[in-house]
Amino acid sequence: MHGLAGISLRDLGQQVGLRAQSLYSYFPSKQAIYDAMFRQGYEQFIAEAATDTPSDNSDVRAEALAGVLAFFDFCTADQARYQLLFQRVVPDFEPSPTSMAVAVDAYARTVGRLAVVAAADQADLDLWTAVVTGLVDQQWSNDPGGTRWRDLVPRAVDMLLDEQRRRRS
Amino acid sequence: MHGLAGISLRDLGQQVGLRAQSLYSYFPSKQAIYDAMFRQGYEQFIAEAATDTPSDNSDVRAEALAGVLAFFDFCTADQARYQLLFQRVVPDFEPSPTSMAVAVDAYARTVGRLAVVAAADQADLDLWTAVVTGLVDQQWSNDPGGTRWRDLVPRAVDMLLDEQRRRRS
DNA sequence: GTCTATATTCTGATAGAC
DNA sequence: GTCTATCAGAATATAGAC
Repeated sequence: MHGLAGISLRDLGQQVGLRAQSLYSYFPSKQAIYDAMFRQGYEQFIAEAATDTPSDNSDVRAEALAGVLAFFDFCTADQARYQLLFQRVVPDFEPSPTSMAVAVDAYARTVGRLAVVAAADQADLDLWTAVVTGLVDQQWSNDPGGTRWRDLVPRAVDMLLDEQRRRRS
Repeated sequence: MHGLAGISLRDLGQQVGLRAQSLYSYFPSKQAIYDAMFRQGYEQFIAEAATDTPSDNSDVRAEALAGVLAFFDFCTADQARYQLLFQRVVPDFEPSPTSMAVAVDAYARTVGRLAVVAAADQADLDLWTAVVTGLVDQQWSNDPGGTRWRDLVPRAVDMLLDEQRRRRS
């Protein structure tokens, strides 16, 4: 299977050079492993966003484009991570409150950044997330490793910015 | 598990009032069941698209909106079908040539309809598919059964049409 | 701290009674 | 045509040797 949902503890142990049973010295259950990966993924996301160029509002378009491209590349760098963090394909996995807090924090930071350059209300934001994750999903589904949908990111950002500018006037 | 990937033959048999073993009177393997569902799904898709109002080009915007809404509702009506037809979450499933031909036919029809009202080249089409499937995915992931992203479809269609009109001038 | 051995449960699939 | 009985393998997880 391609994707995170079909990875067994045997597979996972093999990738780290251990037998499946040895993983229980580090985690009490498979769900706990998912939870640690979930939390670590959002911590990576926050850490990576922090290295982006700070906002000085000089060029809204360039800033939005850079932010979306960074997010796109983060999502397409690791399919298992993307599925765990942003899709819902892992069987019966529910993040712990601690890990969920990290995810909420990451989401709030992203919303805050996007509010500066573009999105005003929840509907605006929902449209942005749909377009950007739609591009990511198509890239994974139909051209993994390529740039067919990544190349459309500038067009999509312009489209979204134009739509919102037109909407305010 | 939510979704198609985790459904066993026992689950599937129970939903149709049979034991898992009895399914083998109708299908030689689980993959064959997936294949039949895949083909039937695309046949439903083609049949439903055929009932839509024919294109007379009188109102491009209304026509595009109706088409996208119909597609959106088709995708959000049945999660298992959506995952099987448009996502890639089923373990090791590869459609048979016969079923794949139905899918290719359905795709060609959709492209043909969209070409009339909007998309001109492959990149245009890719942008449409990314936006529409992005809306569907967000609806399933974050508001299943609701209309939070469905309500954004008119905005998205206008946005795409405007972007393409502006691009041609 | 990692291993072997094992328990338990679930999976897809087959054989054969009726 | 659907059932019961059963198989072989893989899944998560535990116990205990070293």
